[in-house]
Amino acid sequence: MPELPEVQTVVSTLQPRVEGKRLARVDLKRPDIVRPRGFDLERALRDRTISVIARRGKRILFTLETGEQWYIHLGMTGRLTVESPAAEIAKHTHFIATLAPGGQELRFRDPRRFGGIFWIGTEQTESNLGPEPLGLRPAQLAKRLAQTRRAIKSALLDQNLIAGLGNIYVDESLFLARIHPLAASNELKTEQVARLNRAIKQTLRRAIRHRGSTLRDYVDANGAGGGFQLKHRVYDRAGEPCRTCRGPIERIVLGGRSTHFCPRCQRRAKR
DNA sequence: GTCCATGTTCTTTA
DNA sequence: CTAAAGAACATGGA
Repeated sequence: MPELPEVQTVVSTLQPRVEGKRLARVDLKRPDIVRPRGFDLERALRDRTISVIARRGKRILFTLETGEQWYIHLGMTGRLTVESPAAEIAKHTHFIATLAPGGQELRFRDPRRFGGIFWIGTEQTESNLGPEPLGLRPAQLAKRLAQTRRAIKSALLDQNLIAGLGNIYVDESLFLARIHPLAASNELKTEQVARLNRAIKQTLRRAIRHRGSTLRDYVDANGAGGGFQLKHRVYDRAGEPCRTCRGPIERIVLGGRSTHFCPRCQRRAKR
């Protein structure tokens, strides 16, 4: 569910309700979602105050008043919401923190458990996470894409190459840039990379404006779904007419992921 | 029962 | 050796 626009929306809706609040009670129902394994998260968070919530790639990064940091990754089905303590506790809720003042609860739910809670602490450990796509310059993107011969689709899914894109927004960005998903990353022309860089930013900005895409699980911190799924040009539209040329959208499997594109609008470079 | 799913990481293959 | 492809993880919905 969560790519950059969804994670950004969660962060934006979380900020006014959680920043400055103290974690008065912390109830970790599934210790195995915490990394490193065996880390005593309840003890580390109890009575701490959250000063800042931010997004880095698909991570929701929390900074405590102590300067210590930790983050939540939503995986595929994760939800991070602020709810009334009276609200029913949904199945697969793994973490509940009571916020003070106010008594509202910060809850993390993740049926598939591909997500998790990651303690960083205060160490300045190097992260391999790639640069943020918004604010990325074309020359920087070109340099990174030149380092691999993989299909551009696979390259853009690599969080170490560029952080925050997932299956939906890679397909949408490639369509907007009119680049075939199987095109070799290192063979893209300068002009194509420039177009791709613009397409990624435009796609992400539009998606954020529409509060993300809700296909199944995704909701923001207030429990509200997004609306960008209605604007998808190719994702999950196999067989439907291209919004540009009316030809049918094609679906292929690439790197184990379903990939959607318009074979007419996204021609492969002749070689 | 089958297939598929917004993600990441470990293993296998080339 | 490295890069890339494939499998695995866990649950639920169509």
